Amino acid sequence: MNDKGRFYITTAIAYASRKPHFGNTYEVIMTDALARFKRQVGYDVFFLTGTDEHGQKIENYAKEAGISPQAYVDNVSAEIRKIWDLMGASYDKFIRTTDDYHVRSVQNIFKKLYDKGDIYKGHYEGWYCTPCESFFTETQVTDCKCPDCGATVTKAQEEAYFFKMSNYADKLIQYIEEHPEFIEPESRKKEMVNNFLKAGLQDLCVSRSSFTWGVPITFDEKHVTYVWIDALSNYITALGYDPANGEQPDLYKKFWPADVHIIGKDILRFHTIYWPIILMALGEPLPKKVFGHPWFNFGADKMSKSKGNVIYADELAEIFGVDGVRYYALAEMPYASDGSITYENIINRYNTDLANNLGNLVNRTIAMTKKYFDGVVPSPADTDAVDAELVAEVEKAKKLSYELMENYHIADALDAIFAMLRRANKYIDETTPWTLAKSEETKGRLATVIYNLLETIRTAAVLLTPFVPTTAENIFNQIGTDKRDYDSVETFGALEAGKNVGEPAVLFARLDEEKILADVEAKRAAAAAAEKKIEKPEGVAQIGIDTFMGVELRTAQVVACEKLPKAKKLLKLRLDLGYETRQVLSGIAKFYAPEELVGKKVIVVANLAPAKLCGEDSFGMILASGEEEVRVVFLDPETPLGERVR
RNA sequence: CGCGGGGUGGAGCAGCCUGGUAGCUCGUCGGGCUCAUAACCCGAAGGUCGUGUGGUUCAAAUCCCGCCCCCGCAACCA
Repeated sequence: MNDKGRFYITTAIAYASRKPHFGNTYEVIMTDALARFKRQVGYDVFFLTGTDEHGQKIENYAKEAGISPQAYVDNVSAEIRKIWDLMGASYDKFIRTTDDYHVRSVQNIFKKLYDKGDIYKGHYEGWYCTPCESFFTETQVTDCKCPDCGATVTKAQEEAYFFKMSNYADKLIQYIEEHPEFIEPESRKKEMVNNFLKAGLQDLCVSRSSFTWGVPITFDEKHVTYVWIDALSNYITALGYDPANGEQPDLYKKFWPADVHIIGKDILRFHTIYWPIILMALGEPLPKKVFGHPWFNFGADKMSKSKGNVIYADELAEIFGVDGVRYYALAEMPYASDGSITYENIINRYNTDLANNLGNLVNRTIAMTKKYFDGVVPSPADTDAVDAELVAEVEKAKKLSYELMENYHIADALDAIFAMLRRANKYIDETTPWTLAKSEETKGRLATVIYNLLETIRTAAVLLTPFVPTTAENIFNQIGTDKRDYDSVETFGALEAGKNVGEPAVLFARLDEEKILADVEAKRAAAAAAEKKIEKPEGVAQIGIDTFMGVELRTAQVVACEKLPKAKKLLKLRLDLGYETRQVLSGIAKFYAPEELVGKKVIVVANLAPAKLCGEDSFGMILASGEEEVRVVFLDPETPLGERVR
């Protein structure tokens, strides 16, 4: 295959806090399919993946587990890598952000940006949780509660380093406008430009002193690098980049800039804004493309542990096999909108596409070769008009799948290949080989038909190699051919006649839908029951009565209530405290209709500092419990108003 | 009026840019075939293409306008 040049492709590095669910694994499967495709058609590919191993959360999990953070991430990273390997990810390098060369380089990058004046020292303000010794952002904090331990958080400041994003905003906007292919899909690009770039960039906090599990800043030891400079830099440190190098290594010179970063849509902002700006500041070229893939939902719901609907790739692989899972993920995920997983759907696709269309076609073709030609690939002889139709379909599949893969339309590329397989099944019906086999006169015709079928299947196996490599290999073995590379399908007819085919074996056994659904349901119920158990809270510090009495809780009655039109989650409540009425906003619009709250008596935190939410003032907070299902604490209707709650 | 995407037979999608027979996969019903994994092939039913019976046009799913609904991003759960 002619050399098409180099191609550098990456996944986002997976956060090594917990076992990754299927959504994370999808990204690796998708990237792997692209990497394999590019290699197959003649690119010199470098495929990078790995794990992101620093941060508060991991430090906490390690503490809970009673082991060092390093030991903790060693375990999780290994587990992640095991799943990637299981799924057949053909990465060229697996980077860990705890790797020494990465740590060193990140330190030097930080220093360089500081020396240049792009990073400055300032103050970080946020919500501080004393037991966790950590800061949280506005969005993480609910009802002044720490998202990790549930303790009350307070506003606090700490010294921190900031990256001056605004220095580069104009340059970045210009770059994005001049490179329309930089952010894909298109709709994502508009989100980024309109929501962030045009609105003006906030300086990014790039250090923390509230935890220690991170890359230490060399010139200020109280601080560690906060996630983005650490994590994003992996794309260049993996190639050996280090600002301290006199000259960057060959690997870096060869592969940077990346051709594409494949990432989840949730971190698009960091890859299309912060990462390019970091690179600009370093004076390095920007990646050519950032592709934000959509997410898989389970049915209509987001995957979440509390719903007991988290799906893991290795569990799916037990039922459907690795290639079954790969095929499903690649075929089912739409280009831009979120995909949806249901077991019914997986089973259905598995049976119709893999077992019936592909598997059965291979099986019947090999069986006929055995039966009619003693297992020897026949030389084509007598032709007919239908042959040309089949060959045309094969040519179309080759061309289409190639173009679609070049444009990252993976599901459509697979569909083009399967259209060819459907045509081949039809070809069998049109030519009726079993009839041709009955007479010596039609033996020549039969030879052509069988040859064409074998060659079509071989082509399919070549084209399917990036998607389902093991299955492709299986098919090659059954045909008994070693013509397996992309060049060999250049023209129809490269399959050598006279060779023996292998034994026909079922590629994908049909699955019993009812049985599998029942098994899965039982498993899911058990898992959900286990998750329901309320864990005993750990590590919550005791407080004195004085601290508690510092919170002024009062009884109050809702006298009016309406939805805040600008906000999705907020209700605007008018509360009567007996001695005064006041306005309070509460994020419970999803759980209560405004009219059902009017007249109800509630507890209000009366001395909470006022805040502005969506442009409306809120003076206090009403008490409620629950995370995903929020329930307001209602009082006995007889309770007098304005009483202190103790 | 924050920004963007979308509403097409039971399900999931294509078609829309570059107006002119509404297509694909699954499902349903009927038929055919027997090489094969109850598979494969053929046919049928089923859509006024969200809505205004809006505008442009000889002609609109396709272009323009209003409205309704859904989704993503942002904002946001005091």
